[in-house]
Amino acid sequence: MDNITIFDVAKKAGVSKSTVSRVINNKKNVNEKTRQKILQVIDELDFQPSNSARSLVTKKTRNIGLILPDLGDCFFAKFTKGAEEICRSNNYNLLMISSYWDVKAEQDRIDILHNNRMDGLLLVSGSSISRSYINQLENKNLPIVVIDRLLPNTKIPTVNPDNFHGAYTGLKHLIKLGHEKISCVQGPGDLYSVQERIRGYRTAVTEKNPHFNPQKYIFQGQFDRESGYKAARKIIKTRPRSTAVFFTNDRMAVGGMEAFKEANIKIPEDISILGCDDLDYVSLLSPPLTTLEQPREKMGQKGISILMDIIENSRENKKQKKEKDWSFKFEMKLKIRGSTGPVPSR
Amino acid sequence: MDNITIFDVAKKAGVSKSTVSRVINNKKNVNEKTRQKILQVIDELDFQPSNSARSLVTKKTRNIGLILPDLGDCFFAKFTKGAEEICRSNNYNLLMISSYWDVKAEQDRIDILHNNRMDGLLLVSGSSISRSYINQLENKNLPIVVIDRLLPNTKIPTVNPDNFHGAYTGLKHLIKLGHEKISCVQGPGDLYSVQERIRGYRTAVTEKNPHFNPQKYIFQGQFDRESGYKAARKIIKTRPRSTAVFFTNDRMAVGGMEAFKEANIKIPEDISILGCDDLDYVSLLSPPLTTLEQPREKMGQKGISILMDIIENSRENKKQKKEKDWSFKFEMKLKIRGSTGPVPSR
DNA sequence: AATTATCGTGGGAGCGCTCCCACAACTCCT
DNA sequence: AGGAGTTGTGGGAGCGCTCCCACGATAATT
Repeated sequence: MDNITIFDVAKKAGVSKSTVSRVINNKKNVNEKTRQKILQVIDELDFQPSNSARSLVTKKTRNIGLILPDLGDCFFAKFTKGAEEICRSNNYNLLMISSYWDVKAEQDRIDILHNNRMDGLLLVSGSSISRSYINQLENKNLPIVVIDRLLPNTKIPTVNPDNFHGAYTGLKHLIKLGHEKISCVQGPGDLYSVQERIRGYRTAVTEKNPHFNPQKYIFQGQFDRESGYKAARKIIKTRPRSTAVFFTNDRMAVGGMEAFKEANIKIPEDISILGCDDLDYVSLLSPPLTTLEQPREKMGQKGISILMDIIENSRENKKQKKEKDWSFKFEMKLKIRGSTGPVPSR
Repeated sequence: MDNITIFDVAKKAGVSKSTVSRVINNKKNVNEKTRQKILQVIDELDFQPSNSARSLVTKKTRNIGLILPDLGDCFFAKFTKGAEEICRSNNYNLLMISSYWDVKAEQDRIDILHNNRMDGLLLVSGSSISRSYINQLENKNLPIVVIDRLLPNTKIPTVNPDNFHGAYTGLKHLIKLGHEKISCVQGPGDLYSVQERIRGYRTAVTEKNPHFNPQKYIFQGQFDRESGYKAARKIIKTRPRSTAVFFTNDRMAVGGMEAFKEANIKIPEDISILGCDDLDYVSLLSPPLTTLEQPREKMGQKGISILMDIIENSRENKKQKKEKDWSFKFEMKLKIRGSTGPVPSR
């Protein structure tokens, strides 16, 4: 069946395997006529060079690994999509694997993929990354790009949304609507993205109003719906109650909205809600959620592009190894929808 | 760096590469002491056998390809997740690729993966599959399992939800609530799943009421939100208006709900809505959507399990090649939520 | 005209493994 | 005691490719 090898092509075309190899690898020093002839034979025989044999000698597999916390999660699916697109157009394969939010599992997965001789890894980490972990990654001698995390003092490229400016912009919108007592529900505090969003919040709310103490208005959440609901319950009990809440992700915002509805607090008449992420469906809620869009698909694309650059680059000129500082930020766009409105006139 | 080969292990352990090979492949006829010694050396050297070299001789890559219409779509992400789980636990890698709902692209992708020497393919097809296409698949000499499509007269295993009984059950629920004039919004008519759901609808609504003419109550949709909205607009104009609508997927149901809300028709007081699929978020809508759950994650798992069976089986005994009829149906569970209620008392 | 560079090509080694066969050393029957 | 099995081991071929080197034929340079 699939036994047509470079040899069969060579024989049928009346040349040596070396010449065929030159043709399939687009090398020069091949007579144009010979090239055409070989191309024709390749087509006739439907010849496909064996990846295994190729990789065995070149040490390149043209496989990229993608690790993310949960393949089934809509939030991550967008990264996946963007990543796959770029891989496909560069003739790379994309291999995916879930880490289930577990640092240990994540490291296992990295090893698995490394052992499977991936050419590079795109890591969407489910947790904060420790210094020792970073070192480990750096020592693997394997191109890695990390999405949605900040890695201080490292040459590992990262791709992030501009969480600070995003949050800042969102908060400015609320402030412009007249809100002053704005609460904030934060996610897991060890996450870089959360820290930046909180910083954006703090900066915006204290800018014109230095007497405002954000500390009193920050509530703890865990990025899931349940914790958003609970935080909202707390906010409801707090006096004086806020007129707006910034949830540091959409999932919590959804939980929060449920709590407010339950308590018969009208959105946005009594309270404005600002989310973050722009999940697929939040525009379908009632009211549709105002939120900050994270360009996840583009981030996935960018991650792979960087990886390609590194791989191709190290292939070309191993000597110079110009380790650029590759660290990208993507703008978060404010999507104004129905969940935010003017501050209630008391 | 990664240059430790089976030879290095052999040398350090004082045996031949053959013996090491036997150990890493769990073959018998190896002295227990030698095995232990080799295992220890493997560990010390952190030796990982090269997949490329292995595949080159065994013709097996331990890679499975997954083709689906859109990696970024929540609906499909669940299949992905289930598939990856089983692959992982069997030490197979999962390679994913989007076909973007295009039959031509789908076939291209199949070729790509075939050429990349996948051991098997899981295909979540974005469209109906023609006879010639099926023949093509069968001739590829490549284990393939198809999800969410019926392939008549073929040995290609399929995994499907039980669309007929699902729809039937859902409709029975509406009927029990007193509804008689129940409309139905169908999706692309060439899809097997749609045909079955419609069949379930027809069976249920005519069972006790032979005078009911379902044909007048079936509206065309395209599985997207927009077409659900449009279909609902038509239903609103129709006299006498239905008291319940079965949308053959959730996306259309969402669009429909928007149209009804806009027209000030209350759900479920004035009209009951039944969806199909149970997308992640439909329980968050107002009111939460009653729908039929499709166990997509389990279907993904099952698909891969079948694939594993076929692969392992053809590996073991090529002679008998017992082509079982592998065709699985999964129950669709009715999720009763807020969008369905008793028929309005006029 | 003699030397050197360039082009087009073939041959061979080697990538790291698996798998078949050979062979020695035992054990076990009759 | 002698043939037949069993167990443990090593050696060699070969999987399908790439890449280096050699070599003849032209073309360009002095």
